[in-house]
Amino acid sequence: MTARTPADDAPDGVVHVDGVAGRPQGRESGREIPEATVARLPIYLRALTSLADQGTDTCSSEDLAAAAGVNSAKLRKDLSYLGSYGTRGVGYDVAYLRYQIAREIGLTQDWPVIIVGIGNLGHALANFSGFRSRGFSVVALLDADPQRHDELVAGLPVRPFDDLERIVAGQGVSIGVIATPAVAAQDVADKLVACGITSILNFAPTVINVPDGVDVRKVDLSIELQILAYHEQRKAIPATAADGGLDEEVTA
Amino acid sequence: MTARTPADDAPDGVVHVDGVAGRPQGRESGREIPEATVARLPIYLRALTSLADQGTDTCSSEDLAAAAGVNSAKLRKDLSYLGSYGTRGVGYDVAYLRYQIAREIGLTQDWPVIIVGIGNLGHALANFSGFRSRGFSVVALLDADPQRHDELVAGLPVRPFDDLERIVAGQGVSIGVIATPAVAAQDVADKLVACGITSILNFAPTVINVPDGVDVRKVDLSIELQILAYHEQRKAIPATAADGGLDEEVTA
DNA sequence: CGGTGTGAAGCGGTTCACAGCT
DNA sequence: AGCTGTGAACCGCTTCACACCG
Repeated sequence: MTARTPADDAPDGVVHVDGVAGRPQGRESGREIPEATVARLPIYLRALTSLADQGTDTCSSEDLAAAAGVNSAKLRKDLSYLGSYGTRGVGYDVAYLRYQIAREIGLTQDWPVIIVGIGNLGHALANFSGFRSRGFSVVALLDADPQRHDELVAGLPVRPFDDLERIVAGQGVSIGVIATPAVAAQDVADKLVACGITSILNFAPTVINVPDGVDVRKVDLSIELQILAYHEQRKAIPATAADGGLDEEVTA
Repeated sequence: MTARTPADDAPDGVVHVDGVAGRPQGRESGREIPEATVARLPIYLRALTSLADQGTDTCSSEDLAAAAGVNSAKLRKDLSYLGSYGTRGVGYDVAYLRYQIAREIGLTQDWPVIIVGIGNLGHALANFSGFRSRGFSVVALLDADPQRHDELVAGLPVRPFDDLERIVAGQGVSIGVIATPAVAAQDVADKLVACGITSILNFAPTVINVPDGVDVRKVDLSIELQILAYHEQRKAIPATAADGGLDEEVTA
């Protein structure tokens, strides 16, 4: 929840088990999963897919953690929020765990997505195969520029932005991607929200404001580079004021 | 530091002031800035640029926080790590603060960057104007596919991957962008590191391993969508097993 | 015995609330 | 009087270490 939602830490009150009591595994329906954990589930999913592809059918938390680039304690803690899907002394069944994570994220269904702003980046996103292969399908491309209309991009015609409402309603779209220039982003976001979109992935280099209940995630290319630059700059300083050590040559 | 660096929380030991004592403002050279703060500095920088463009020359922490999409307490705390660049009872001088942040991030110099993998995404990145305008210049485009060599993208010829070492050494490049397919990413990363690159921005949907001292940041498009899907799925559940409420229809 | 699942400790970041400067 | 700068409380995430189970 990027859009200010400290409100959803509502206590569950009586956690009513949603089936027969004494289930061996699985998680009660309403349990809260920490945001940091949610952000890693897709990584585990990918790692599991990779393991499955190379023929592994069982793995330890250590194995999976290595494949996902985290430490095993964190991995086990994360998985424990979903339920007990491992076997003590053995490990995890790759296919089974993979399914459970996919279900938790909501990838057992297909999510229709629209992309607004078909410039260089919009093109690349429309052609990105990783979306479709992970349960998302790009159902429409929109652009305000009439010159681009009906041009085919990744097999889809670019449509006028005014078609937004019809498309969203007709296809039941709840996720929108903004790949417009910064100046247009807030306006586009407002219209997406007005049409009923409740999740936005924003590539425009600007902060967008949305009402409560709408999630925004942003991907900002130049910010990532700036963060790297900060660290890079510090590396460049000969002996970064660390612990004494070699400051004999300071005056050299 | 994405690449496991709990090692760099080395204590500063004696913090030797780098000039005359009793400076009115400014920060001793070696002070640690929290990673979370570093990640927000580029946002503040952008907000300040935006304020400057619209003619504002002074702003309060409240104003700037609103423009950056954070709360003012966090903003003031963040800025306090840099030094005391505001005036109590007045606020911040936009141009001055902007310069100080830019200097802190290391944007007073220009950073040469190379992009490896000139597919759809690589194209978009090469053409992305936000890099150049923020102190980065793309100095070379590399691709393993001979068919693409010498093709002009954003005014630069695509060069064979084997030219890597010559380019990095010749241009003093320390930041590399990976926009290759996942299978190639680890191999490319290894070669970048071998040539002396110490910061990597990875767009390939895979975990890459690098030695200590090398920073990696990743941008993963489908992971962002998956995180949105998780929250979207939960919104869809009528009354998310919150506090009792309407579970009459459970058996319906 | 081996590896999962988890309470408890530790740590970093956020928020609060106010002292202190202009 | 107003707004910054900051100690202190608070909160959530990570790490540790081990009980527990197959």
